[in-house]
Amino acid sequence: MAKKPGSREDAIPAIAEVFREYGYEGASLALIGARTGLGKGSLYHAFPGGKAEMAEAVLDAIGGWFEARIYAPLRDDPDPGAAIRLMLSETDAYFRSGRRVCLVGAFALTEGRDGFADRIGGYFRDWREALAQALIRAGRPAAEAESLAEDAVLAIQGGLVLARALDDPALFGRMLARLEERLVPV
Amino acid sequence: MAKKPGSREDAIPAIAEVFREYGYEGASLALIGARTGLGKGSLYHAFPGGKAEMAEAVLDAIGGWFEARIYAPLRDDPDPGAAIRLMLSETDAYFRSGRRVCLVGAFALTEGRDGFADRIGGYFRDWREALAQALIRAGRPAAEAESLAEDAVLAIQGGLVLARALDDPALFGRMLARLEERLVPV
DNA sequence: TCTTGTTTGTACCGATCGGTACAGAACCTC
DNA sequence: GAGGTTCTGTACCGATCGGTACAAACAAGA
Repeated sequence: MAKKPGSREDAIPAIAEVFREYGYEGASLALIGARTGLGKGSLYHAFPGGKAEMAEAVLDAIGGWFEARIYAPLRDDPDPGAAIRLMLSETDAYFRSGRRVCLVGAFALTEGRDGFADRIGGYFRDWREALAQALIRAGRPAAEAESLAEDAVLAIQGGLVLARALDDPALFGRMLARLEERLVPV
Repeated sequence: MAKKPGSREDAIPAIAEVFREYGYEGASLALIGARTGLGKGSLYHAFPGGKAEMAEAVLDAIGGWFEARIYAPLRDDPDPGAAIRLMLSETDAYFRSGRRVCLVGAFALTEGRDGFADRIGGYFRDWREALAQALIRAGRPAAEAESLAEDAVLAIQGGLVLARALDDPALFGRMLARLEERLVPV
């Protein structure tokens, strides 16, 4: 029989970081190999589809993380206000207070309509819809909730762009604070 | 003496479009040559610094366009409300109602701290400051104007990310409409 | 027309790209 | 141990990368 060391699962976060820093094109197999400590043999054994499969695995892992930690509470938490505040703090933590870039957003901007489009679209669609649902449960009219949810998701992405462009991570925290005022007014 | 055909200036918009579509890494000289109709000889004659100089020229051209069409009116127009509305309509036109991506934002996300960082930072800094100034001239308290300006610039970037990710250009128009309500309330 | 400088296409460079082939190491089950 | 499977390091592949060299084509002034 076989041995199943988690080499694939272990490698994914490291690969994600390489994609985050260099983009899809810029992330060479040499770089990925160095960062994961895996040779080409191992890499292609774990990801037979090569670089594209690595990117898919990374996107899936990110989607899973957000689903479990952010979207599910937004949909299910009996206290929608608490779920929204949790979203804001988890978002702050995930993006290292603006010091980390959103790989999904970066892929959205630079990658052509490869096989990634559905995963990229799903990530943002799920986020927007889960947040809108929480806002509705918090008593907002549906139309307002949907606008607000769209504004929030978009602001987070824009905040990451600006924080990086201006080399000013604190900008991200300022943006989250203003977002909290709009989403869960006291 | 020499002949000075505008081959450099003529090429810049085409090069910009290639960078926009493929990113810096993805934009190969072969692609740029095909799109501009220029051979390597002409390309390297016009841009002795190669790809990096092309990117700098493109960023400078974009910066110049925004300065002339958007930032200057925000600073100088005697009617700040009109300047802000002009900013929104020019922005909508420039980004083709969400169908075009912001090259500066894309570079900010993917490019390491190359020689582009100052141009990228300057683009967003100038925008934020010019808009804040217009808001102050429109009667807003300074602190509120600065927050609002930051939110606006960031929302535009986020709107472009989301419009592209969801393949929904109309999202960009919705975002601009909401932005107008916040920036120039009736 | 001759001269002088600029603008181009083409061929070429070494490096690196993503990906494949494959033999041997490591491992698990009898 | 033996046998079978999974891993992994290394060598290699053709293609393409950004960039250079250079000579023919061109334009402009004399």
